[in-house]
Amino acid sequence: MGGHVRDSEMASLDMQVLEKSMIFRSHARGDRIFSQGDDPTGLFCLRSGHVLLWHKDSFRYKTAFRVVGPGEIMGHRSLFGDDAHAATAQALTSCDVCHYPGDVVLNLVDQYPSFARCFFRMLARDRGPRDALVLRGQHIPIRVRLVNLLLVMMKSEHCDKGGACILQLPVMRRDIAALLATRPESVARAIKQLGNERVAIFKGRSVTIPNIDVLYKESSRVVVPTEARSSVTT
Amino acid sequence: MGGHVRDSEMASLDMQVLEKSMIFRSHARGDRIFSQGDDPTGLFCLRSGHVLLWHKDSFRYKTAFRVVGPGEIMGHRSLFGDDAHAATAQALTSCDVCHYPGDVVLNLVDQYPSFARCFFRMLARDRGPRDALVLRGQHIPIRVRLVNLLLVMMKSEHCDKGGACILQLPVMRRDIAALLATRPESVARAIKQLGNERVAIFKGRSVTIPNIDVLYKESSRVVVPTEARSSVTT
DNA sequence: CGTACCGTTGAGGTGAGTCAAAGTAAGTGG
DNA sequence: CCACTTACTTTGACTCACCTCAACGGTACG
Repeated sequence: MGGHVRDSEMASLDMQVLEKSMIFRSHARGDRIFSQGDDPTGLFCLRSGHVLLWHKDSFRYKTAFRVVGPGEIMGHRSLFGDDAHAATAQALTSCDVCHYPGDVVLNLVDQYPSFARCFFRMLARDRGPRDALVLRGQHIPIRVRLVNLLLVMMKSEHCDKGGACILQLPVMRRDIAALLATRPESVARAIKQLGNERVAIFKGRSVTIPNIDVLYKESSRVVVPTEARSSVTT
Repeated sequence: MGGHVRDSEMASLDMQVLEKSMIFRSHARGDRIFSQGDDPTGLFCLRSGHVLLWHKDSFRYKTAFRVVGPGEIMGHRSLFGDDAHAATAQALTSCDVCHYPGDVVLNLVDQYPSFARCFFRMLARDRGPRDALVLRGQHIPIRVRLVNLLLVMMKSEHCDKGGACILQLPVMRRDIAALLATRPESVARAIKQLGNERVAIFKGRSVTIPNIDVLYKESSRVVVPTEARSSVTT
């Protein structure tokens, strides 16, 4: 703790400590990597597969707010906040996870400003359920929420710009519903509608999108008829 | 940047630098402390008055997600995330604000692990629009959302436990609506209902709550009839 | 005593939730 | 390879909370 070391030296010894302390673990579909209410034990890094993060509120209502893909990190929020996990991480597919013990990570963060900066950025940007504003706002029709979800999902995939593109969803309908804070039935209806209008054709978990621009247009379509709403002045 | 100093020394010289660089500013009701889309310039600390943080989505729909009270901080998210402000801060009352330049703050964060920890905690815990889950979930009836808002507001106030208590709201109906992601009309109706049932009596901006326990009971009332919903297994 | 907000009330329409049931895909075991 | 189970998905009918629109009552302030 006492003295601090130069950033540049980071890569060497301490990185080895971090790697040495890492625990590798494999999970089957449905397994929980951690559960809401658990105390944080460290940082989780997903190496392969997909994981869904969902929160169960006091109404016993489950709302998913993030799909974690390979290379992404989870559990940072409760680690740094020193709070119990606010969400449950559940494997959507079989997957491999690296676990870095909390104290080791926190130590490194204390010692290396550049390392710390990296997490600052992540924490500040990861608004937890941030996409919520787009995906879960109830003033937004489910159809539009679904389109937005598709666009979010497509960011991680590489897709032919301009032409048609096929997207493989890592989630089932039920989870889509949880992500959009709605019910599977409503999702099904929206999917059908999008299919009829040839905006996005769903077939099981693969989605064909004839024209991405149509999606974009749809995603920002102003549904609210009247002018912008309220607050303080204006 | 190079060498780092011991934590304990923090209080002395560098704190003075921080205080010296601080800019004090007064705002009138309706003024914007910063606006959505602005580049971050530093950290804002509210000394007196109240401020509302709201976000305008691509549908030009405004949703408030936080009421900032005296002593609280704002703007940290965009500062550390190095992102444009995702929200607008607007004075609900006349208020005094301290502004700490970003580079000075970031410098101190780099140098003092304990200082950094403090912000880590704040960032990790401040889920931005996280109360959203409770306050804006559309599966929750407006009446319950309103009760939750009252409870949130009461945390900052000191209130007689057990007995009746009077709460002074810093916001008008329109803002309450924005906080609950609904319309002023719906808020009015919910308020009337709560009044009729003597759960919370609104008179302008002051609210009388005969029995807090009733509020608590109401806030966690399970409205969803069927069992917990969805996701992966179970 | 208007003007201008803010807040309330009423009437009407609708998106989406609920319930129930049928259809489909995916494992499992013989 | 086919019955059989189980889980997931879709459909339809019904209901309701909330949004919208529109009008009216209050209060503050010039």
